[in-house]
Amino acid sequence: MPPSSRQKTETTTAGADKPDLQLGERLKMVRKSKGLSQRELAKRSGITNATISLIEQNAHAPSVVSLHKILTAIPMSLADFFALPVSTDPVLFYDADDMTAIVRGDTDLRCMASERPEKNLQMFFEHYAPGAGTGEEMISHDGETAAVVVKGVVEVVVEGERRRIAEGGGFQVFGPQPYRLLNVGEEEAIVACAVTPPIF
Amino acid sequence: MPPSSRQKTETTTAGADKPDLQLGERLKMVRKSKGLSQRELAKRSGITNATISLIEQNAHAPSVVSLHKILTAIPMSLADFFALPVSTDPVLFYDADDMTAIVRGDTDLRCMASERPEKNLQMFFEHYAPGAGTGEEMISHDGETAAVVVKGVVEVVVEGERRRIAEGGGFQVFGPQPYRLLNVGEEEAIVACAVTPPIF
DNA sequence: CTGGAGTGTTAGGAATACTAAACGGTTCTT
DNA sequence: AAGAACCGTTTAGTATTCCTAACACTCCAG
Repeated sequence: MPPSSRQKTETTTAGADKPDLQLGERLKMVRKSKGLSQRELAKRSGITNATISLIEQNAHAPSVVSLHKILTAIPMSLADFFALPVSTDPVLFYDADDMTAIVRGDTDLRCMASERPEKNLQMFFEHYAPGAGTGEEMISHDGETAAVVVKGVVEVVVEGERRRIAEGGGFQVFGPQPYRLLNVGEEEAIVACAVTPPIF
Repeated sequence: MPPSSRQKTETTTAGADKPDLQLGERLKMVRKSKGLSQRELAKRSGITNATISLIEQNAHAPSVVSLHKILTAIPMSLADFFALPVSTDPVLFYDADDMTAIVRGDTDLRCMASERPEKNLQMFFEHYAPGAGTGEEMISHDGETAAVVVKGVVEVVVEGERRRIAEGGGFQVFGPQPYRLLNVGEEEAIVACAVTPPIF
């Protein structure tokens, strides 16, 4: 399931000399993924920024309640926090099967790095059956989108404008403008779509 | 998905005065589910039994590393620990859809309380298509099994003995003797099977 | 009854997580 | 430049956790 990486397994069964929970890495990751500074998170959680700094450096092993307070301000559950795959690899490789699949009716979205919340960019590989699309309601998020039509013909509706885009074409949305996409061709449409910041 | 219960939701989003992580309940639950005493767990984890006692009484909020050491000796991951649904309800009710389903080929096992690791008894509701069974290899576990055939005819092999059991009949295994079950009838067979200690 | 081995639960010191306040750094504004 | 506003880091002192050691209890053997 996880992509190929050089990450070592974390689940130890017994007798770990150095626990190496990577608490610091985990916290730093989730904090940055929310765009929070240590001080901002400190203010929200009631824990001082000094403590947060030390935790992130693995200089202190926080108590569970402190960690809970911090995560509550994120917000994130303890279970999710410890379930996070902490990989510091700056690059990951994905086979087709490694992609996280989101199947919704006749559309098949596959995306990478859904397990890396600190990412700033998310890439989708989308397959639309004839007549399928992003659904009735428009898609909108605070960020930017760029897409290339790899195969087929799709219709994109943005800001009241309706455009047909064929193989090799694409579109880019520079703000939170809602948009909609529909496969108007006779064959399957394939779209490569990039989004920042990530939505999954 | 979860069964009907009177349990309150645990995921707080912000500003919890009393965290109420139910750390003590959680730890006590998992410890007892493994049949360990505080002292035994202390010896394995390197944490003293005094600390474990205080944690279970919620008198101390342990550090993450301490909790990790304890859980490592269980063994259990931190993620699983905090993902545990801590329900102190002494009784839970399950609709058919609430049961955890284990589908393996033509056999359909449904069991209750898979989310309650402290249980001592597990009940299965098993559906076998004609010709289906528990598989080639014998089933064996340290415990006891009792089953009633609700519908159809099954063949049970225990200790070299081969017996046909029809509707209304049953069998009971009093030790770790491996056994095997097969639906030899023309119709679907339904078996209600109880196991102690639980295997899921 | 008495000792022994088991259970879980409390007391005082040693270790350390946490806070408050300072320090060094960058990036703007004035 | 100076100053403000932000960032992350580090240092004393307080408030915890944690450990060692005892306590109280049950069960079973002798």
